[in-house]
Amino acid sequence: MIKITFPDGNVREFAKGVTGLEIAKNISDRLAKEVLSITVNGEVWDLTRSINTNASIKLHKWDEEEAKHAYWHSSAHLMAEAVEILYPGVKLGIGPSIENGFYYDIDFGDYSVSDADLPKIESKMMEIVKAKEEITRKEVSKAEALATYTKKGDPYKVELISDLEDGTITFYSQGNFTDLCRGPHLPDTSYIKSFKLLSIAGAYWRGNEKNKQLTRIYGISFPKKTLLDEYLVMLEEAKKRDHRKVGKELELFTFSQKVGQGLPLWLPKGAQLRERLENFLKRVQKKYGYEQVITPHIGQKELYVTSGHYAKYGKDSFQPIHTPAEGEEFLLKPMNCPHHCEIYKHKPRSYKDLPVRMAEFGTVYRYEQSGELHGLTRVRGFTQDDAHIFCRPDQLKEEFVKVIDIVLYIFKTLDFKEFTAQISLRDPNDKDKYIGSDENWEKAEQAIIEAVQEKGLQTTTELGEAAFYGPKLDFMVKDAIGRKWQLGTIQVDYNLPERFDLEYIGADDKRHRPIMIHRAPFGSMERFVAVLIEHSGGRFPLWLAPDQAVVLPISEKFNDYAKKVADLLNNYDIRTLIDDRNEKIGKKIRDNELKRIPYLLIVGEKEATSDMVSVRMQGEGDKGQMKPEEFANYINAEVKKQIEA
RNA sequence: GCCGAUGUAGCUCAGUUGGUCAGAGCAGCUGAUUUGUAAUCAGCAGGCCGGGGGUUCGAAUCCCUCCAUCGGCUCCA
Repeated sequence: MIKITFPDGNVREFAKGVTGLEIAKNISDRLAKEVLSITVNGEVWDLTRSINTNASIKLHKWDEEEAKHAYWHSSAHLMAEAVEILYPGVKLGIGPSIENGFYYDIDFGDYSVSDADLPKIESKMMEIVKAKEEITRKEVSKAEALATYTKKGDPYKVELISDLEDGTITFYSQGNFTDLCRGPHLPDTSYIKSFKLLSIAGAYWRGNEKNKQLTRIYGISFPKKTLLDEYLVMLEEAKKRDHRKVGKELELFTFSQKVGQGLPLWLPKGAQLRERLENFLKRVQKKYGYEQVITPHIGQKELYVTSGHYAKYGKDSFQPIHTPAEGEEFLLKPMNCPHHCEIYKHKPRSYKDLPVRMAEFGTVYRYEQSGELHGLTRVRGFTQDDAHIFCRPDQLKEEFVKVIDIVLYIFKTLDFKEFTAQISLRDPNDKDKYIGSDENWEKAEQAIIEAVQEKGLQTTTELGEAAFYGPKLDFMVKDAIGRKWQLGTIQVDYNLPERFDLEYIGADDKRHRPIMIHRAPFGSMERFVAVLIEHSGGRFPLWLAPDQAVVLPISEKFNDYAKKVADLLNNYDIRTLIDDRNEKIGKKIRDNELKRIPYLLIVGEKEATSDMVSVRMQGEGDKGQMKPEEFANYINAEVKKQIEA
């Protein structure tokens, strides 16, 4: 007998070799039906794997990650089995579970596969589900594993196995399908009730573009059809918030093939929105002691040779601009920092002058790969809410912390609750990718870690994600369909001050090197607005909305009164339009609701005679009547509340 | 850049196997209506069917190529 300890501390005895499924059944049949995986002494196992020693366990149902991952992992195998049957001779890469669903990377050889094949694969998967194939685990030696896949002729699995330690290798089988896999998996294929293959895409083997590109099929599965339906509806809903769609509907921005791909054109409403965000940040930064500067869009090539950007990105950038003068070359600026370094240098600096905080909404141009461009989130010309802080070593942490404060304040004001903070450090195994001394890197990384600890900020740490000149703290937010985008960024840089030979005179009357902090709380105006659109679905907070109110006369007879109301409100600095089209009120309401204007003010006979407006709030309907002045005061109070939040 | 898909009026989309297939709704313009909380009615105008080649008696439709967009991969100073 062995002792099994449950999460609540209860201990019960079972026969040696008992499985998770048997334990669940012992508790209740219902639990046995719902349980999907089990944690045994901290490791997630298959429900059918025998437990041979005393153990602490926890059974996992669908609502837990451990269950979902087993479920989706088995779904990936299910798909792979179907693919092997339908396309004999294909070679399998990897097929993991992911945050939402699963994928499998497959080398289809000579088959040409497209979305049109997905339904066929789905039907075959359904057959396998109905066949209720048992999923079994087998431990194999490395030699045995290698032999199996060498014989099968699957170079990808052979490569994977070569990197594994002997004694840790397992195969999972179902029907005639066997896969190298760590597991865990579901007991049999019939567990996978409802699934859909979502998309097909190329993916380089092991994520390296020098390797062969395999075909990746993404899918999702659920234990109930209703869950799948809900998920698909949710995806559809999310697509409605896509900033590219909303941006077009609300006339915020556009692109022109003639101007060039990845070069956004801000339409009047979008420009207003962006300007408001910029002014907001300028006000905040002023409080924090920043000074605005302005620099040109180009700079001599030599500037970027000095900064190191040319060596790193020169070949893959917009190429230099030549002038009639022999040998003269300018680059579109990909960064503002070199220009700012030159501003720093324009006069001698004393330790008493530091920190110098230089801010600029600087437009930069980067030649992003064409396949990378994506609405406003990834573009070739964009404006950073950039600033560079030049400080003494003893000021570094405090300055860093203050920048975190700005970022958090902005996120709070804009109601971004779900963001993640990521510390990006360099990859210690690949130091050639970076410039600067080990000592400086260590100091910089330490400064970030300490600042984050001081703020008690929840962070993740990624090795190898640092910029080539320094480590950074990034703030990431998800878009409507769950893709992560980096917004705010704070970077410590010991490198540029050295390259530009920046100095200050210390209290000791000696020359010292300042440290630079690069920071952009929004990241770029383009990307920030994109994410803001997706979070709000275009229903911007009152203080940001391009138009805050629209007056809707019931008929043309009341256009004069409507005009009077609109003028009054505009005098109160409330951005007010009139919809005096010759249309019925229902139509005007509908159209202006679709434009996401926060307040609709309806005026007709009743209002005109009593000097009132009927207030209708976006999405919430009729709010009753009030005096125009009363409405104006209410709106202004709301706006004030929002910005001071 | 790579893999796959898509590209028809400002927008959203129809156009069966190549042969009145250049269409609809919305938006726009004109007129009628003068309207009470999410679409009033009628008329008009609007497209080199992404660009360029080709196959064919004939191409929005088939083929090639380029461009752009979308989903991923890679990249992201």
